[in-house]
Order: sequence, then C-alpha cells, then structure tokens
Amino acid sequence: MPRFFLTTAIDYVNSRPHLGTAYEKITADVIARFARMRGLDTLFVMGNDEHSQNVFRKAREMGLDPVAYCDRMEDEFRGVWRALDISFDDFVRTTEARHRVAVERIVQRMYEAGDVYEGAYEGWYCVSCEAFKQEKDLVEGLCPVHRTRPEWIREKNYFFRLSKYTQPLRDHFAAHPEFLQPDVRRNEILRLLEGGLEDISISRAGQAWGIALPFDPQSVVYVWVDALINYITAVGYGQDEERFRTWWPADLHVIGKDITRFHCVIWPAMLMSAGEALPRQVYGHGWVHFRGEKMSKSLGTAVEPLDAVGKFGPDPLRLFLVKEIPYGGDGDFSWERFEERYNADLANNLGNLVSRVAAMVDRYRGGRLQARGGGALAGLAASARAQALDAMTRFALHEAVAAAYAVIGATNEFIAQAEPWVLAKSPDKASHLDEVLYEAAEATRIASALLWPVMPDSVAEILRRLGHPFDPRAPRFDDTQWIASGERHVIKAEALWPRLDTTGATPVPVRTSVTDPSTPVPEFVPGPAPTPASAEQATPPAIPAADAAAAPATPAPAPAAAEPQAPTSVPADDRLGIDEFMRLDLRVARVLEAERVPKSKKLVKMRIDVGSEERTIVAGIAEAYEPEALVGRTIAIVANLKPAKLMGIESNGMVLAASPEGGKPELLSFVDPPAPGTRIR
RNA sequence: GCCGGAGUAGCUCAGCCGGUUAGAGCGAGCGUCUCAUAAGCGCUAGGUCGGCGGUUCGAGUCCGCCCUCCGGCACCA
Repeated sequence: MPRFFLTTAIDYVNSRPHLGTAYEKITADVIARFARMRGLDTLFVMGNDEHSQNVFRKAREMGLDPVAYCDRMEDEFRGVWRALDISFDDFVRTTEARHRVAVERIVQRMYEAGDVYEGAYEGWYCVSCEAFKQEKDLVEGLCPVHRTRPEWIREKNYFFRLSKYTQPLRDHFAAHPEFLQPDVRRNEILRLLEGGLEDISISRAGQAWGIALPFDPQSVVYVWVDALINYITAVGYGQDEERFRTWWPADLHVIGKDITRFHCVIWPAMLMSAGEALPRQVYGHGWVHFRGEKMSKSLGTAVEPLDAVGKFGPDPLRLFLVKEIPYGGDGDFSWERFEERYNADLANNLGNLVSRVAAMVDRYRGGRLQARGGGALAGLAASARAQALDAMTRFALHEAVAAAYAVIGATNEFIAQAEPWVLAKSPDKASHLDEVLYEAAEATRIASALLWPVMPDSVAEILRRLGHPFDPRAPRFDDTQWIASGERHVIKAEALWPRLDTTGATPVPVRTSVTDPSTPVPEFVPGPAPTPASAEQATPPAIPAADAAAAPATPAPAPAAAEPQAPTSVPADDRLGIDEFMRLDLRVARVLEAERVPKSKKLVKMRIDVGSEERTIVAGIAEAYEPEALVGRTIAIVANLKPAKLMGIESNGMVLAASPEGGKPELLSFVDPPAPGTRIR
C-alpha cells in the first residue's frame, strides 16, 4: 500500500497551545485524514520540543525535575490535541531515549562526513532567546527582545559546514520546485541560497540539559538542531533500520512560515551530510491573526482554541480555519466572523440541509429510501469529488471544502425546484418523489463525506443519519461516489448546529480568551517549532560564525517578540541594583541638525548638543519623524554607549523613545525642556 | 533601499495561456415557497478591475512608470 508520512513542527513546551498552534495541527490533520481516506498507509507525527534552557529553568522555578515538568506539559498538549480531534499516530518528545539515539546517530554521521569541526565562540548569549547575540544586536547592553542582560560566554563550539551545501541545496531546489511551497516562501529561500551560506554552530558547551555530542560528551547539541531531528526519530532512525527505510523520506513537513529556513536549508543539509534522502515536501503555512492583529498573549488576544471547542466541539472551528483561510496565506479570526460562518455554513446550509432531507424522508417515506441513479446532482457531485481530490493534492484545503459546499448549495436549490412537498400531495407523483428524495439525500451524503477530513465527528453523525455511515477508522474516498443500489434508512434527529443569535441581544456563548493572569507568561518561546501566531517579527538571533547569509538560516526564535512579556513582571533576579543603573549616563540633548540617512528606511542622522559637546547620533526613527521636525527638539539620550557604525555612520549614543511592539517609536520629550547636558536619572 | 507578493462589488476572495454584457460566497434590501434550524429559493450591488501611459482589432488579463499594503533581507546602538 502506498505510504504517506507527514509531520508538523514540534512544539516548545513552555508556550501553551493557542489558536495559531492549533491551526497548524488542524490543517495537517485534514491532510492526514484525507490521505487515509484515499487508502494511503499514513503516518502522522507531532511532538514536543523540550531541550530548551528555558524549559530547564522553568522546571527549576517550579521545583520540578525537568522531565517531570515536560511530562506535565505533554499532558496539557495532548489534551488540547484530543479536544481538537487531531489524529496523530505518534508523538515525539525530544527527551525520549529513542530521540537521543537518533540525534547521536545523525550527528555522528555528519561528523564522520567531515562536516563538523571544532571552533571557539566568544560573545553574548541570551538565555531567553537561546541564541548568540552580536554586540550590534544588543540594546543598552541588553537583549533587545527580552530586555535581559545576555551572558558573556566563551566556549568551545562545533560548527556544521553548512556552506558546503550551498550548491547542493541550490541544485535540489532547481530539480524539485515542489520541495518548498507555497512559492512565496520558496522565493525567499532561493534568494537566501543565492547569497551563499555560512557555517553554523550546532553545539553548546557546559550544559547538562540536552543531548551530548557522541564525539564530545562535554558539549550538547544545539536545541534547534536537536529539534529538527525528531522527524527521523519518529521512524526509527538509528534504532529500527527497517522501519526507517519503510517510512523515510517524509512526504510532507507542515510548518509555520517563519521556520522554513530551518526546514529547507539546515535540515536538508544535515540529511545530505548524513547521506539520507530529503523530505519530499515542506509546506509553510501562514499565520492566523486575531481581528487583523497578530496574536499576542500579553494583549489577551491569544485565542484559546479550547474556548471555541468547549462550546461547539472541534468541528466548527476546524471548518472555519480550513474553509476561510486560503492555505498558505495568512488568515484572520474574529468571533464575529466565526459566528457568521457558523450560521451560514453549518446552521443554514449543511445542518439545515440534513434536517430537511431527513424530515422529508421520514415524513413522506417513513425513513426508507431505495437507492437509484441520480440526475444532474449526481454529475455535480462527481465533479466536486474530482475537484476536491485535485485541490487536496495541491494542499488547497479551502478549495476542497468549497467543492463540497458547491454540492450543498446545489442540493438546496434542487429541493426548492423539485418541491417534494408538492409531489407528496399527489399519489401519482410517488415515483418522482422517490427519485427526488434519494437524489437530495445522496448528494448530501457525498458532500458530507467529502468534508470528513475537516469535520470527522460531525460527518460521521450525518452519515449515520443518512443511512450510509462509514467506519470512522477506515473512511474511504470511494464512498464519495454515487451509490445507486441498496436501501437507506434515514433518521430524523435534532439540529446538529442550532443557529446562533447574533443580534447582540443574547451574549454569544463563545468568548475571547484572555490570558489567565495566574498563568505566568512564558519567558520565551524558541523551539524549532515556534507556533505561527507567536512568531511575530522577532529578530533572528545570530548563530556564531553565521551572519549575512547564515543568520537568516538561524533558528530564529521568532516567538520571542510574540510573547512580549508583561514588562512589569521582571524576574526578581534580573533586577538591577541602583549602582548598575547609575552606570547609564542618560542626558538631555538638543537636536541641531537632522537628516535622513540615504538609502535607509528608518535611520536619521542627527547632530546634537549634549551641553559639553556636540556629537553625531544615528537613530531608527525615520518612519515616525521627519528630520526637519526634529531640529530644535529636546530629546533624551544614552550618552555613554560605545560608538557603533550604522550604514557607515558612527553613532555616539542612542536616543530614547517608547517603542511599541510593531508600532512607531515615540521620542521622549519634555514639557519644560531642560538645558542640554542635564543628567537624567 | 533591494527582492518577492498583493491591490477586482460593504466584507472575504475567483478570474488559466488577452476576446461577447467582470464573477462567487457572506452581509444588506426586496420578493417567495413551507420540507427544514425565522432556515431555503429568486431578484437586487450599476464595482474608474490602485493610478498613468503603451502594445493590440480587442487588456483586471501583456509591457513600462508611479502609488499603497504585506512579507523577507539590509541599518532600528
């Protein structure tokens, strides 16, 4: 039997699952279920990413053994996946023994291939980001993302010769245009490859939480690298050769668009180095925004999927996410929109159709129907079936759903035209009524069956009512064909999806989840599988030796920015002493001249008066301020910063401005401007 | 700034290799049946297809320039 092996990104355990994470799992689940329907021997794997320093820390804070903490989180994740009806077959935890074996094996192979070499790294390291920072990445000596002081570390690192695989990767992309989809993401990677790749660090020294390098037990595999390997762990790499040969390479890695680089550059290069085949395809889905905004836990907009699921079960949410968001692009979720779609798609259309068909068959024929060939609707159902199949092979999940809905709409029209209630009044139309009823029922059944991968539970119920249930454990795509023989016993039952009152008079049962204040916001969320919604505009932390080209390929803990920690809740041990604060030389300054830095988007070069002297300072505020408007203005600066070059201009100091997440900076200003040079403290 | 994508009815979007009166769904308005969850069905949107110019017998549909938005990268010290 043909096989189909797909995976989703594994999740960073410190960050609870939310709508964005759920979206990835749901769409992957739809793909997996469809594959099973088509008779493919399907293996669908997910998992948790646990070897993060933050996980270790968090566990300690809670007074737990790290593994015990991860056990707890696993339960939580599994609980959510269960509630969402995600049919994964295996769940890989990176702390499992089988994963350690796989990691050791592939790293050893890479080492033996001569692709791993020893080097030293010295520099800043932000524990929260779990990434190296270059001096230029720091703001006021702090990690720009976490506002925490990075550690200066000096350690032995092992590097992977990623550079060596630049050309092989280019060739692979050229030979396999389908390797990375959708095209937008593919273009980005192609461009990255054009620029060439740099080697990357794949280890950390002096840490216990992680998997030791087989050739140097003092070092641990860098968490991002560790995480990617889960895909082969799942199929027995290093443990069960036969199983591995049976399933690898994976047919599809479903991931968020922010981590395409890891999956389309680093991961394939690792596999090439180890002499293994590359996954056939990687699909980078988009984000699910909330009311047009990126989701943010601290803003209370990280929608808890369970909120929707709690009231309606998983299917309405699953349908919404799959039907409303063209797969591959970003989408938007709002409760208003959700309710609108619920009423239109489920209550008014599919649900009502099932009700009216069942009611008529029950009333006019005692629930009995004789199967027979169909008319125009049968033709439409057949073409919808073909369209759905075609759409699914392109991962155009929304199109597949639309095809099924075309049949639902047509069936409603058909009923209105045929007017079974009129036929029922004339005994001589009995035969015609039989035909009409069956045609409507069968078209409804087919449309529903096509939706099974999206709404497995609801569809199973619909099929039961329509008298031709299929085994939910072994649904068959063949069942979406018109059945012309046999007898049906149709069951009339209560409404599947009662209409929601959206007039506003009645509070809707669903609500927006606001992060439970008692739940500490995770410090940070790296992990190879940052959830889409949480991966906002984070700055990819650089891996040592990696800059220009490689930096982008660096495991960018995008989520960092996604979880803007409540600014007030600074961990106690990260607070500063007054002496430390006093080291900052904050001064009042006056802008003498200001001009935009040519060819830059946000830089403004200013000549400022700091009382004792004049100096040049460059600030990234061009998007918020016109240079002319700055002249004469009194601002606040950090005066004792080391000089830095920006676009070739040396900047001596930094202007202070409020910088909202994703918004424009607002300069600090004074109601009654003090003299330039005045100390601020 | 560079690269890529997008800009079509109130909303969300289809419109392939250029060709009759530019479409769908939702919302809204009107009408209507009554099997059904006050659901369904029908009709209604007169939209400069972002703007300007060009190619062509003919252009949302191709070319050039411009504007706006999004994403990635390059500078947010």
